[in-house]
Amino acid sequence: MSAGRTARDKARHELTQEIKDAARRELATEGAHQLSLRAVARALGMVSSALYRYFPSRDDLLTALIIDAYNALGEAVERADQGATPAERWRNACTAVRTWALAHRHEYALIYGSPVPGYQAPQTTVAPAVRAPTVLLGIAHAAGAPDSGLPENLREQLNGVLGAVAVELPTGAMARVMIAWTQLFGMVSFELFGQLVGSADPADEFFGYAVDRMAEFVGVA
Amino acid sequence: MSAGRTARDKARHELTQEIKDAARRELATEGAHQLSLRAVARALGMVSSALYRYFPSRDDLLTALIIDAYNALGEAVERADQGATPAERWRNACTAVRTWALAHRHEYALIYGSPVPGYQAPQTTVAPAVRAPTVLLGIAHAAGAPDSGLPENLREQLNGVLGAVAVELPTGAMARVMIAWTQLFGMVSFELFGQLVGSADPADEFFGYAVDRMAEFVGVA
DNA sequence: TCACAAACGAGAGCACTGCTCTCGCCATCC
DNA sequence: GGATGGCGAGAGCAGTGCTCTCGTTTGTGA
Repeated sequence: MSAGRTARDKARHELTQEIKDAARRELATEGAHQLSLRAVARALGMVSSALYRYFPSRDDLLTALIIDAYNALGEAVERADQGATPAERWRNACTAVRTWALAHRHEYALIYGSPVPGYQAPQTTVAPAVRAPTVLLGIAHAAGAPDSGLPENLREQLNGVLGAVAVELPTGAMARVMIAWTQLFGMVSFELFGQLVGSADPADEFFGYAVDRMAEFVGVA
Repeated sequence: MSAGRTARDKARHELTQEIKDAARRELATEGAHQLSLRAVARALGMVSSALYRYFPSRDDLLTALIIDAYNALGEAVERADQGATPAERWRNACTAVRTWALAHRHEYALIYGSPVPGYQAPQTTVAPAVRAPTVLLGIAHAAGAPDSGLPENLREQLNGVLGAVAVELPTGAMARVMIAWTQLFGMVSFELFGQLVGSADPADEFFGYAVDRMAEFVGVA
């Protein structure tokens, strides 16, 4: 985390960033699964083996990109969380998810698409991953989203989660936010991955409609 | 489509199936993106170049697997569409999606995960792809799911789709089924792709709860 | 019946991949 | 002012998708 003081540390840190940037650029044109270490190295005018001084494997580079992507999305949603009413905030936050996803489709696919096989997301990814949905939980809390009936097992299970993210919210409301979050994710993924082609594509109208319905469903309206 | 009459045609057809089966087996252990033509060939005791007599490229083999997967899922859902009440049918159909996905996670990832880069789903995939959601539309129709307010643009857009799938359903009900469908897909994907780890995982309880809520939302309850 | 054409499997080969290892070079720290 | 360790370059390994060529097998039309 520390910037490092010696010239070597500084250079190392900068080059690490440059590698990630180049990889992101590569990602944008090629897609996740053909992200080639050698191509990234080539773009930077270095030889592929040199990259291994910075990332021990391709998967580690991917992990770094995944964390950055989670944070970028989380930050975008947090920044968009504004508005006079909870309903407005909800709509803005949800729209931010879609906007970011459309602008960074390959990075979105990286984090929310099929996981790279054999690749196990390390624990370091979960904190960044949770930023975006946490915003929705916060809005629901601000709106005073009500509790609702829940099977006892589910209530206990979700209570544990609520404690972990430190949001005070009726468990029933949280369950509904999770439903809304999965809906949002499913809808954006469908749009991005072309499952909507031939039905609700372009999806602007459908997206707005769905977001408002889910706001009602959660009790943010 | 025809079985073919000559011995050669028959052999070709059988070998095509064997290749797909071997590929599916490979898929189950390795995942989509490292499905290796050479490994498939090796498993069949043939040489990689011989495979190109049956599938012009790796992507074409993938396309064949995708179509099969869509059909398998669609068939599973159609078969599960039973029950005394629409609510029961809804729950059974949705559960079938999850069950199939859990039992064939790599095939599920193939069709609903991030698309293989550079790969454009040919038009041949859309008919099989539409089987599963069509079941839900049918249940909503049988339940007499009501219409609801819809922005005019969205109504027009969805009317076109309704005509294409030949289901008589109020447009507003269809919009809600689409929301439910994206929710279902998002939830299953989250579970499969490990996004639920640490929250609602295992997801059985949450799944059942969500399915029932969406049934209410659509008006199948 | 028999020749011709099409389909077939094997093999070599091309350009590419992730990754490892070894080599000199040079900044850093004792 | 050395020893140490980080660094980039390069060669090399095993694997990939895909192409081309070659001899063989199979089906068909004359």
